[in-house]
Formats: sequence, structure tokens, C-alpha cells
Amino acid sequence: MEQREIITRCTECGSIDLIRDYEAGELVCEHCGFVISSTLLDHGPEWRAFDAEQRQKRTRVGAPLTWTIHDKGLSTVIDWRGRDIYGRKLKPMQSAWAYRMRKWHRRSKVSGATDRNLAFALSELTKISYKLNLPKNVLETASVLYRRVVRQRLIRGRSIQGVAAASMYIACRQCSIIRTLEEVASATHISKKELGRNYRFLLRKIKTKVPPVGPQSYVSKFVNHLILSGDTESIALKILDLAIEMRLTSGRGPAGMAAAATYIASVLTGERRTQGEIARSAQVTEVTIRNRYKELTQKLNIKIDI
DNA sequence: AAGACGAAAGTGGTTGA
DNA sequence: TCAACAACTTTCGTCTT
Repeated sequence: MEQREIITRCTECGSIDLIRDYEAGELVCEHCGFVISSTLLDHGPEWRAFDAEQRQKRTRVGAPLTWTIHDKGLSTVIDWRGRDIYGRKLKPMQSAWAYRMRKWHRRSKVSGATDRNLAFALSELTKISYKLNLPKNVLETASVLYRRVVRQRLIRGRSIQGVAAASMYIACRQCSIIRTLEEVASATHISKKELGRNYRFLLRKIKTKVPPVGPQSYVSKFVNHLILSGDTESIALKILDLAIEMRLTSGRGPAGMAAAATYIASVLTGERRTQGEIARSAQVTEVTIRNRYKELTQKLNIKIDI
């Protein structure tokens, strides 16, 4: 598996408020203005070469292929300047011809309802992924998924945005990037309820296995959000491992479970965060954290002195 | 004053007849 | 289709730091 770097925090000041400036192609910290990365756009090839021979074979020109543009980025445009390849001005007749060609060429690119649908949906997916700060592989996964949905004619009677959002949610799950239904819903104009409906519908129709989310996947999200150390993270994960082993997690919401483990870990390492803080970032209530926390400390014999 | 604790009532979704 | 049910939330009063 290729490891992708997912930047969620400013490398200068640690702030999590990062702004993506796509005009400039930069990832900028809102807090201190530090430019973390100036290569937001992926100019690399979509393939990987394992040796020189492969590299030689696979070399080709053009932008990398992507599934997020309706024609996979394979597009040609006819230049609008009335000049030929040598830079000479075209004769009036030639330039009229070029104009007509341009017009029909443009029309043929996004042809028919299906393609327009796809183009709209993919731009929608892109928007959602920006809002949720998702890495590119999730966006690609969602795009592939959406294409499949379109191919199987499953969008009929459902809104494009709804299906797009559901695809994105599934893609997140498949890539083990935790985004709740609420978060995805709030990045779109779709209610949580409808998103859930669409999600279940797609799951039933498409033979896609979506691994159930374990509480562990939440921990890194909370740790990032609350700016806790790696020690705290690994302790929280250990607590969860033990809890799973002792079957304390069955039937419990993973978010609450992870929140409680994070809370305990933060107290143990002295980086204490309040229940309220963790509750807010976990989108559960303090009461739930308290209940899980009580169960965990009792059953696992964790002594906490404050 | 803020955080932690816990009781009690309310909510939305699942399950099984 | 409906009621029972478990998990979770909301609300609120009390205790602790």
C-alpha cells in the first residue's frame, strides 16, 4: 500500500485550521499563515514504476488520469486564438471553420444527460471532499463508486447530490477515514436521514463490503482534534484492545467507546482534556463518555488518581 | 466558576411477533 | 404494522476542585 501523507495540522503552530487555496495550489494555516504545502495539485503520474524498464515502458505524455473528471481528464480543446500552429493569423474562412469546430467539439465533450449528470456529480464529490478535508484517494474511491452506481442505473428517483454524498460516505469507510453521517451531511445540502437512506440503499444494491468501524479508527481523529501526544494515542488504543478482548464494546457506539478511552488516556498521561471537550469532538454527550468511562475503569481495573 | 457525577425522562432506530 | 427494547441524549440538581 502506498502511504499518503495526510496533513491535518499546521507544522508550525499546531493549529488544525488549514485552508486550501486551490488558486495558488497551497495548503495554508489559517492561524499563523504558514504555507505547509505548495504542491496541492498532483502533477505526478497515476502509475508506479518498480524498475527502470517499467518506467521506460509506461512513460507517456499528458496530465495524470483521474476518475474525478467526467472524461477522466482525457480532453482536448481547440484553441480560441485565431492562429495556426506557426502562430500565423488564420484567414477569415479558416477562422469561421475553427469557430464551428470549437462549438461542436465543446458540445460533444459533455454529451447527453448521462455525461452531464456525471460531470455534475463529480464536481459535487470534489466539493464535498474539500469541505471534509479528505485525502485524494478517498475522492478517487468515491468517484469510482459513483460511476458504478450510474452504470447500474441506480440513481433513478434519487437526487444526484444524495447519491454522491452516500458514495463519499462509503468511500470514507472503505479508506478507514472516519467521517460521521452528520459530517458528510453537513458538507452537502442533504439531511442526515436521507443520507442514511441513500447509504443503506447503495450498500444493498452494490456488492461492496464495508468494514464496520471499530472504535480504534476514531482515536487518531480525536487525538488530532484535541492536539494530544502519540503516547496518549497508543494508550487509548491499548485500552480499546483490552476492552474489545473483554467484549465490553459489543452493542456500544464506537464513537463513545473511543471517546472514553481517549479521555482515560489523556488523564493517565497528564494531558487532561475535559469530558466536555472530548464529547464535542466525538459528537457524543458527556454522559455517554461518563458511562463508558465508568465501565472501562471498573472492568479493566484502571486506577485513576487526580 | 468550572468540571464531574448521576438520576430521570425523552428520542430515534432496530427487532420480533 | 406495532409495541418492546437498548443505546444514547437532554436536562437538571448536587458534589468537588
